[in-house]
Amino acid sequence: MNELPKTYNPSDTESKIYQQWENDGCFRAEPDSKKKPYSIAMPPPNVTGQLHMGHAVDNTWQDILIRFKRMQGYSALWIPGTDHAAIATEAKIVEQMRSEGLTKEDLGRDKFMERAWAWKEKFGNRIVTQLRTLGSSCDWQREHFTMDEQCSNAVLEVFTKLYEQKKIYRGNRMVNWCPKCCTSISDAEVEYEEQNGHFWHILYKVKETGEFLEIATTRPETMLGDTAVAINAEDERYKHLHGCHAILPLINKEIPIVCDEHADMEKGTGVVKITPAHDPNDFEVGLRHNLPMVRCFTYDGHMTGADDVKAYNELMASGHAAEDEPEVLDCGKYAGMTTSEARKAVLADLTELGQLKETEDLKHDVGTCYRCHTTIEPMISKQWFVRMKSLAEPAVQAVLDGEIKFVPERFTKIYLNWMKNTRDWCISRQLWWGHRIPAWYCDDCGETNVAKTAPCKCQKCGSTNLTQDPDTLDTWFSSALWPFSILGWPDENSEDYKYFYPTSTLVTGYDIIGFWVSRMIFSGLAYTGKAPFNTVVIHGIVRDSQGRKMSKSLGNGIDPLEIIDKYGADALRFMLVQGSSPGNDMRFIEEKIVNIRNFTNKIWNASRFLLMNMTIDKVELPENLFIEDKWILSKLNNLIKEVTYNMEQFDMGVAAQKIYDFIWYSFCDWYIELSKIYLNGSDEKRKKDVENILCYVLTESLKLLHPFMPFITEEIYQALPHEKGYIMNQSFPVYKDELSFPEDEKTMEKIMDSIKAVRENRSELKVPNSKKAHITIVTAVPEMYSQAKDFLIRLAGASSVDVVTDDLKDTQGMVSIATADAKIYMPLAELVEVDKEKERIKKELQKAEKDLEFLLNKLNNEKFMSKAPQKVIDDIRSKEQKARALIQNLTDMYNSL
RNA sequence: GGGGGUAUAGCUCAGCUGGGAGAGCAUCUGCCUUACAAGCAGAGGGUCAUAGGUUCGAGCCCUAUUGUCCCCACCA
Repeated sequence: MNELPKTYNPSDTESKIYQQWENDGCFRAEPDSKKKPYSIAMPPPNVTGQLHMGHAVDNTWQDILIRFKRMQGYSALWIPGTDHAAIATEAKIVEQMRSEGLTKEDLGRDKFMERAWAWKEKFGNRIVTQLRTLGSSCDWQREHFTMDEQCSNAVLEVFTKLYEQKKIYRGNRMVNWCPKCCTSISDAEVEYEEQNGHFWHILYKVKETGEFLEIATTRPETMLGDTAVAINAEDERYKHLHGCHAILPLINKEIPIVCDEHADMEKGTGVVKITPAHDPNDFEVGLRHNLPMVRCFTYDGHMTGADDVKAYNELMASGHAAEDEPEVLDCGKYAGMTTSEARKAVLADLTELGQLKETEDLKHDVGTCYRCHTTIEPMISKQWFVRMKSLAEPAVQAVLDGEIKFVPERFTKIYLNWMKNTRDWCISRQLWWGHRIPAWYCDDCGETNVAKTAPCKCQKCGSTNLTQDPDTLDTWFSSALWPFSILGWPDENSEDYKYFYPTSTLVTGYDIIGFWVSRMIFSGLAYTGKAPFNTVVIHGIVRDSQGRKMSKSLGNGIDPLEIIDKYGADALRFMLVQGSSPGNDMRFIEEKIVNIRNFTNKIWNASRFLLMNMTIDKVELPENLFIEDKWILSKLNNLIKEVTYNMEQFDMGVAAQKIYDFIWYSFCDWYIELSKIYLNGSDEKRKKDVENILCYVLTESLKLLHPFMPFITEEIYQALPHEKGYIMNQSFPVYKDELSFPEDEKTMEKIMDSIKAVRENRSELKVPNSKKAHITIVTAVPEMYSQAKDFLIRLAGASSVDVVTDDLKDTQGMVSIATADAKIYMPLAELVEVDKEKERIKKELQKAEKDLEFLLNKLNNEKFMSKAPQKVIDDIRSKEQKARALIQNLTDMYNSL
């Protein structure tokens, strides 16, 4: 590090350092009875995904926490892993196959799975490599995958257990069906998008009276599956129709008119068509009135036809069909059309019949698939469900009891709202990539056999003709078990599980509270008896510079890897937390990261400066401390206290900002500058002392900064005199009483004020830096300013300094500067005009008097004096003293001119 | 239809438990002062959305209003 370049180049060091850490097992954590456990389960990214800004924020937060806790002496374990991401991955593979002209069915299940695993092997490493470039200090030896053996075991355990407890069931129910992905999805996976649609008013003839009922619908193609028309029992307009029938147009089918609360008298005409097989509300109505359920869509988004009816009939004839199997309609001329084609055709035919009364424009929310954004078709379909009620209750309670805490707290409400309103969870997916449902159906008696491994014979009839359920489980089913499955559960005696579970902190974005956080909570409580983590830290999402969500379709995504390449991982990490607060979104602004890059460079150069002057090989704080030493050490000490507190409160942004300010504005701008006095001086003892202090302060600052900027801090630490080992394994700095010097801090700040005042005046008068001036300080506390002579020479353009107690007799041609404790004079006759000088001092005087007035107002306020805390009053008093002294000094100066 | 976030300097945002408003960028001025021009020293710039309230004291707490963003909800 002797011939360091002037600018820090992160790409040279980052990969090298990461390699060293990993090779030396620095990320490894073991159960250790001498230490307290701290653990984080990484939200597993999609196995074939690529690192994006969301991952970057998420993992930066986690790495900061884990490094912080590790340095604090915890046995800190961060378990990484990846998620099989069923729909997303399967869609990619299917797409790849399509380019080869193949379909899933062409390949068959086994061959498809081979391909899928190959795909996983090929791309699965990409994301974990990318996580490394970010500096993530996770224990890679414990890396997991949601479909690995350990996680799959947990899935089987939970499924079979829930089945035994009857908390899982299979049935024909209304589900959200994605016709493109050809699978059911859960309620949580439906995204509503506002779309421009229409309201079509269709006329249904009443058989008994011959009148026409006007019925509005947004989905006319579903009318083929109508099995009733509903009116409200209270509706006076239709009382005469109770018990009557309507004739379904197009297919001239007679359907009953039923009275149901679902028909809202206030809305539209008060008459609703009922399609139990294709609408969630109508499904409920159908159950209440025991209406037939007639399915008229195929599962791939077409109208049903003769073939579908034939298949239905065969199923019914087999004797194994469920009682609630919905009927299938032959849609006749519409059969085989896509639903949107059918819509057009139906509308055209209705128009021709004169039964389409009106078409109205309408904006409404349409459910779409969260993966492919295809419009969701509600369908009756036979699926597996988890009964949520009994699982949700403890999950609500645990949060209400404070067993699990959300940061920021407001997300508690969002969570509770989700958990309280959740409906049964549809967990089966018509996909192949995932955990196959461990249920085998008996071909002979129809019995469902649920077991962890394939049973040899039917438990009911003993038949060996068993067929496994073709479906797989929702990805989130395995994710829900993540915090304990990766620690060895269901083996409750596993060392990791015993020591590290429950995990400590979960870090994630607010967008998956419903998908994931809630499900982990109820799962953890139900299966392990414990909340899976005690704190949930929610961060916002990173938006583009215009505040838009980053998305593929907008093409406004910013690749974290490119940013790392350009500015370094440290800069990216720091930028992602500094100036942001938990739960709030942030914008990615390039200028901001440039600033942080400059900050890394600042640190680099400060270190370079130290090393250039370094003659010591170990650091020891000297006995004899000067005022500026005490100042910087005391400031550092306070910083340690505050940063620790902020980090424990998860206020990483505040902590980062404080470290930044200290390093740049206290250490670099002041202490290093002052140290040059001694480093260039002749006092060898003092020189060594200052080297020690410089090195001490820098090292401690680096430790504070390390969780945020792991690479540069390690790189510099290695070059500085240090104990053996890595900075990442050092203890986090702690507050030390013996390094607290509040009085000296104040004194030093007074001296600094005088320096600033001189600089300010020189700057206003445009005195060039090269022009030095003799400075005379008139003060009642000469011993204080005597220590500052060299400071003024170094930092305030002084050629020499006199400190005196008696006022100058003649201040002609002098620039006069006042602070509360001193009058400072600089002979700069050629630059000074008496009038202007008087004017300037007068202005300052007025300002000081206004200040005093403000303070006196408070001190004269009896209520303030009686109610304000003593500390505040003392503070105001001392400010009053200061203001009075300043006014006195200014007045003296004014008068002497 | 419910719920929540947010509103602070020209721009992007901090402001921790209420005690005389901060940073970065941008602008202006002066400096290549031997760690750093990715830098140094200074300056200008804010009735902290509006109206009430609580308090000795409000950017912060309460109420209402407005703008904006998000989440949830079966609206045919």
